[in-house]
Amino acid sequence: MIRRIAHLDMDAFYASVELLRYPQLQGLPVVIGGGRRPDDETLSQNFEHQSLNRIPLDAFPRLAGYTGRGVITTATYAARQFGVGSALGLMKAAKLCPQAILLPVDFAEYRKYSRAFKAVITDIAPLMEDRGVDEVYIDFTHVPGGQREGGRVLARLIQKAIFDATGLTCSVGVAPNKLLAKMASEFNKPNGIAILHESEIEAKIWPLACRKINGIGPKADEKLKKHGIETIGQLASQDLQWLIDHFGQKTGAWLHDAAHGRDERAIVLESEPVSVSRETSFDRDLHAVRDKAELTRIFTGLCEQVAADLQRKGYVGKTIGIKLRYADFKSVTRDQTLDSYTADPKRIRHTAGQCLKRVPLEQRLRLLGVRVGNLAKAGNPESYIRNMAVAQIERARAATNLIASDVREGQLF
DNA sequence: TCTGGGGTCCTAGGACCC
DNA sequence: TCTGGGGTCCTAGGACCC
Repeated sequence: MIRRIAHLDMDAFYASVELLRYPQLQGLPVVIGGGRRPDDETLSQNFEHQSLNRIPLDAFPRLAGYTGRGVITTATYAARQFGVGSALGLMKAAKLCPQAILLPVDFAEYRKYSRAFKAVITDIAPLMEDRGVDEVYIDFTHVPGGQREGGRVLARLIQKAIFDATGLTCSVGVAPNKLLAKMASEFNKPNGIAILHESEIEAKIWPLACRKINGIGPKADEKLKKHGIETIGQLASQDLQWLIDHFGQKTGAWLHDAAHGRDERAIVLESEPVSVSRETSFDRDLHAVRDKAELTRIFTGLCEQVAADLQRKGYVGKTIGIKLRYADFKSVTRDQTLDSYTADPKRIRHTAGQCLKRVPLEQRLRLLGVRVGNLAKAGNPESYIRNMAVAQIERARAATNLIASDVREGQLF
């Protein structure tokens, strides 16, 4: 049986969810904007006394005159015509397309739809890997219909089931592995299906830019270009040893495999979080001394949020860290590992405060973040016992080392 | 008028142990 | 006294992804 892995990607997910709520915005340039807006209230709260689809167009806020640090999270196709898209600063976008409607990000709503479409998928094909709010991998191999027409029959079924349940469309790529499935899902956007067979790698993958490989970002792409390598085909023609010499053992071997479409990674059904963090960019750059009161308030707030996140999710952590971004956009991190687990806001605040003392604070700051890593499940007796056992062994080892060193130095007796 | 927020993984050096 | 090598943990930074 041929391994068939699907990558499913919701089409313009946030924007599509907003258009379900506000169908009157269909076809108009709409930008969904990050972060803080002057009022910080959601439209739906502003207009909760009305039926949402009857809110008149001129009641929606426009991009024109926007001030603030937000960026575009996503934009409708009508807005993209004006050259505005993901990650563009909203003030720049306001110049390019002042008439665009600006909606605040509503993660709670997107998560609702995210859960809904994933539930539809697992009902049909239970082996699903969560890749964020709008993306999943699915193992089609042993699912009824998963082998028919190379997976197209099952892909079509899932698309239809998602649309019936949510009104949203998605694009699906089916291939022998995750790497190729991810690339294939881009071939027929939106609302498309692409089947990619191993025999088609040369014809369909090699002409693509290296950047299309999931894992090659701007830096690696730049470095490849410096060596005259622009396409995946050119990358595939490089000698393995040459790639290892220039990119290191691990990355070099990975680049070689990826270019040849090789990827053995399994579908990951469940995973434990590694860290929990909160960070915020300020409306204006703040100075550690002059704006101390405000910074302190924000800092404590972040610690409390992280603690609340941990407690809500049922985790405790051992490594507390901070992140600072200076006015010049350079960032630094500091962290400290405790000798026991915690989710206590006061303990997190205290430790994060210690970290803050180890960082230069002359320059103004634009961002502050707090992170807790080294997580373990809270209140899970098994992990509790394991943690206690580890602590006991550590104490015993410390005592033994002490004794050993005393013996070495002849101080024990 | 630059450049969000929440993550994961990798690397590399140093400490410390065996 | 000098030398070595593997393993693990901690810390800082950075690339990358959604």
